[in-house]
Amino acid sequence: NESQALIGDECGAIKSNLQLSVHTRRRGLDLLMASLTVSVHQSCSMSRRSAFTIESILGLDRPDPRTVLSAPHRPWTDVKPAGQSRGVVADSDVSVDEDSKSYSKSPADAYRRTLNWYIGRRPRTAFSSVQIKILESVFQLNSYPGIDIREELAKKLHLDEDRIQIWFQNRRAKLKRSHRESQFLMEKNVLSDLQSSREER
Amino acid sequence: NESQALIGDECGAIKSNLQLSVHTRRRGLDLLMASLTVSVHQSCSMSRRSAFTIESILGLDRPDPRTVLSAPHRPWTDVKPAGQSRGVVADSDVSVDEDSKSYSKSPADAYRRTLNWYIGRRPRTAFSSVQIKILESVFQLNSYPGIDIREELAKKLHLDEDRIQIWFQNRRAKLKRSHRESQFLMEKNVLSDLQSSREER
DNA sequence: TTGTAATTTAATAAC
DNA sequence: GTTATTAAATTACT
Repeated sequence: NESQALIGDECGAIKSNLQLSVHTRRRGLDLLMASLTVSVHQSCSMSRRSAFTIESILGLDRPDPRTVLSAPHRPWTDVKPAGQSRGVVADSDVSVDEDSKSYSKSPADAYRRTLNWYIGRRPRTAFSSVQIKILESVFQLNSYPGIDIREELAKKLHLDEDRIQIWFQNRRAKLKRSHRESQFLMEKNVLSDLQSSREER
Repeated sequence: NESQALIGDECGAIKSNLQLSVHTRRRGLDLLMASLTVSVHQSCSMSRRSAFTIESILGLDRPDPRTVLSAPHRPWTDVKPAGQSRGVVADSDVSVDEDSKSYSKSPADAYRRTLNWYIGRRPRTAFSSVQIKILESVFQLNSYPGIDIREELAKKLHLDEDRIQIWFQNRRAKLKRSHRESQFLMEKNVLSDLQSSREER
């Protein structure tokens, strides 16, 4: 039941992400993203005294590649014991705006989807090697098994027919993906071949 | 229109599955499916020397649940240096002990690159502190950035959009992990409190 | 050694 | 049905 599900482990994680209203979250994000570009006209000579203040982030326009790319992040080498990255709230500056209408997608959808990702999700099924082996064998012969075959497999493998169907869907997607990948590599090879043959001239 | 659709990217992938005629496919499938049941009368004492041979599949009658359900599938745990996962060739043993230890700088890189290519794993991306800082800021506002925001971030931070997405996935996993941990600690405290209060009586 | 980037895949939602 | 994306589990690198 529903209240049961809300008690779950991940409830806190959800709430911490949903404390701001969708409006506010989207608005704040817009502001942040915008701040990464709008300040092109600002002077770049502002003193950069304290790294990693809010200002240093929000004041950042198209970041200097040398700044962005340098100094790999090594948090565990820091002397700092203070782990501030924990159950973060970010509750401040909710007063940015009340009813901004500039967000593109439907925020309610995003909200509901976020919630649904956590609650009422089927636990991940772990297929055994034998099950996989048989499923793969069947897949090689027929990647679109009908309901009868799926039911048969389900009975044989002690799985729900639903799991079988999902497995075949994901398997087809995987095959398609790999095909796309190899085609991409082939095209890349063709390009490099073209280039090398041109260099030979 | 229809012929248009057939020209698409995935055409090859589909065709590779349709190389057998429908008759043949259905026939082979029938044989396979039947093989999962008909051999009830066969002796079960046949030597099961090599797991996952064709025989071990086809010889499987109503599979022993303990066999079918055990041993979760972990393909990448296998002998592994054989990088069969990617589109890579895995041409031969790289002979790890060739110059195994004490490669300090540039040979190490070459070796690692070879190995990476060989295993088919993307070289680990090292984010800069500034990149991390910005990613964290965005994460606090929205831990599920859509494609538009990811692309925007990618452009700003000079990263691939893919890296951004992976970063957010791992970041969410981290948050969840930390929540689980703290909840575990809380429960432990409750238990010890219970115990101490009982001892007081 | 730890933290985390990368990978794989079952589950889900949108279309 | 496909597609994109997620969580989960795990590997491997720094």
